[in-house]
Amino acid sequence: MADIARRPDHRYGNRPTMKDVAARAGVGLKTVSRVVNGEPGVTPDTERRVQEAIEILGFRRNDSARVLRKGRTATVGLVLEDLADPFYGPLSRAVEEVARAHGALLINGSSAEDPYREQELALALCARRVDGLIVIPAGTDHRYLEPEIRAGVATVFVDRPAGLIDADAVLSDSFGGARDGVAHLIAHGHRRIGFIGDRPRIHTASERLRGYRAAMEDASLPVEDAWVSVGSTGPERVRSAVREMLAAPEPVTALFAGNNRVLVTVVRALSGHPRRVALVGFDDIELADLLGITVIAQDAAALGRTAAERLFRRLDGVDEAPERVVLGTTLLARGSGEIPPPSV
Amino acid sequence: MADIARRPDHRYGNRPTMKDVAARAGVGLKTVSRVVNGEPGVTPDTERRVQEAIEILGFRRNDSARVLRKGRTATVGLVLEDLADPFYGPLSRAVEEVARAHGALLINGSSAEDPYREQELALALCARRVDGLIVIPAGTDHRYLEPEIRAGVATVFVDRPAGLIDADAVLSDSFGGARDGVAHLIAHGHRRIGFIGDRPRIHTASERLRGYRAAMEDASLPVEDAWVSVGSTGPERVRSAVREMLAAPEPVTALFAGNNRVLVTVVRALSGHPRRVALVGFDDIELADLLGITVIAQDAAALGRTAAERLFRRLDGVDEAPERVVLGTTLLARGSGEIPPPSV
DNA sequence: CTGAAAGCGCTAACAA
DNA sequence: TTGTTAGCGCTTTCAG
Repeated sequence: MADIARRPDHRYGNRPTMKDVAARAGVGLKTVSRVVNGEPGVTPDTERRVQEAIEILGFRRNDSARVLRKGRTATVGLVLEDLADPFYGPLSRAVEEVARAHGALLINGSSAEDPYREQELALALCARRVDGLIVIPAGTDHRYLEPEIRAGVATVFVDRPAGLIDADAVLSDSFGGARDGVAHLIAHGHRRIGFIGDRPRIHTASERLRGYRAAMEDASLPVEDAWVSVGSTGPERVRSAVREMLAAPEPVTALFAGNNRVLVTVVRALSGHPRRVALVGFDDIELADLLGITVIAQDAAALGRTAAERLFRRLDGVDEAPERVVLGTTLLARGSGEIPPPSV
Repeated sequence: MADIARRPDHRYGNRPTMKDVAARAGVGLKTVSRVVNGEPGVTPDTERRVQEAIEILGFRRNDSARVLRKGRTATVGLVLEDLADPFYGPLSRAVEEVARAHGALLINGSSAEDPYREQELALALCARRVDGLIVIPAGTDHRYLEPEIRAGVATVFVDRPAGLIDADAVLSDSFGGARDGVAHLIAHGHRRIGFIGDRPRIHTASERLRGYRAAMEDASLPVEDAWVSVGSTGPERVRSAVREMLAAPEPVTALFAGNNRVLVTVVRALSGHPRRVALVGFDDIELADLLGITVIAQDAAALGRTAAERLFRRLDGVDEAPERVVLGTTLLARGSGEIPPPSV
């Protein structure tokens, strides 16, 4: 164990290089390169010899070196919030499929909703010279990406817009979706409607709150402070918000849940409640159909696909001004949103 | 557009290099390298000059070149089946967290349950010289990875074991979990129990079927062919399996669902059924608690974490024989598994 | 059709 | 404390 371990020139666990293959096959280095890359201009016989040497040596091209030379990595980076969130899984997968169609691989990481971590990750990806970057922002200031974008890293924001820089963004219509959902409750007779959402510094969260207020205002309904609760999506916080809204002297008769995590907790909280409370949630969740939960659904996969396609269009050299694409949402009426208020 | 686009020597979108920084700061190349890497032996004053130049030029180290030199990429690859599957999200996230703790990034891709795609992906990751590879196998022959492993790519299989090679694997106890679940149904009086699972070439699927048979045999119960249905997890196939099992002259009184996707479809199918049919599923799913669905839960995050920790232990030079780690499952009784058979 | 030489941007090893 | 030189493994260029 003492001296055997020291083999400083055997990196990558001692892998053969093109040079080794060339030596073994008795050809020049460039010929090996040609064969490996399927370039024309090699005799079938020579090619066979090279292939044999590759086989025997177990050669596999070192893409790090290739990248260094070619300047393109055929890799895109995806910075998202939490890979474990069921909303981001399909989004990520959609990005991956588009990348695959373009021969690129995907490096992804989670920011955990921490702006610092988002930046750290995005810059680490840039240091690896990803060709492009898709970012679901955690922070609200993306000026740190300006040098990178200027240097040629194609960048598309998705789910939430970039902060303080002009860049492509693909979003769902959070405002319109929330407004529609709340209007739906109003149409079913509700006048006191509670809103439970995520922290307002998150763009989608504040947009949905704005949609809620707009729908109330459109119907000339007041909004009392006690009906709005925003903050962490942790179960404790959401549970207590539900409890308080329902325990008030004039309790809300309907609730709007601002995202998938809030919705899950609200559903749990309401399941133990004696009175039937109407509910509409933003984001569809699995089995919501069986539970009869009315939701505003957004298409996570379409979000990812659209963003990725835009990214690769940029990488193909299309040079338009940054644009904001907004995808529509769908109201899925399944029962919970159609429960009338008790008084009616 | 004609000649402007041709700037062959301006790669990476024309980014400054250490050489540029050195020139600007009036120092040597190596000094810049020292500053960038936080190595000692640089005067505060020199350091400041270099930092300034870095700032002005918008320099960011090119990790591709660094990797080529150092031989380690600080990247691990994860080949999974489908990033959009809610089972793999938490697994992937857990791997990511461990990688992050070790300063590594994660490249991941989905095989879509296609062995060829798995191989293609795994080898592409090897070509990029990932330090390690975590694979959820789609195929059953992993000899193609032998040269890579021999060349030093640390490799850990997770969720399913490797085929035809000796390698680390971290698995859930599919056999024991399924046996427990079926035994649970038997304990509640069922004698005719149906099993609906995934394609048997998938290791977990065949193990779960084996667990089902073992439980039946332990209770000296026969298993009729019509009670076992394996194949694609597509909704149509699963729906028709449910329909047939319940339409038989002597219908099953309970069902065991072999994985999360099967379970979801079975729940939907049963929700429209007049008779109450007992049900236990493998894998917990969101909101299953509210629907009262009894499941055998496995810990996807623990699976990912354990595999990743093992991987990094290998990368730290630990050299033990390949090992198989099996994590236990938990039966969560919520109602559907405790429904008695009609006759009782 | 084939190969030798230069160099991508960085770090290791050694000088100064 | 600082700089110079040689390469990492590949592709590009250009000459045979």
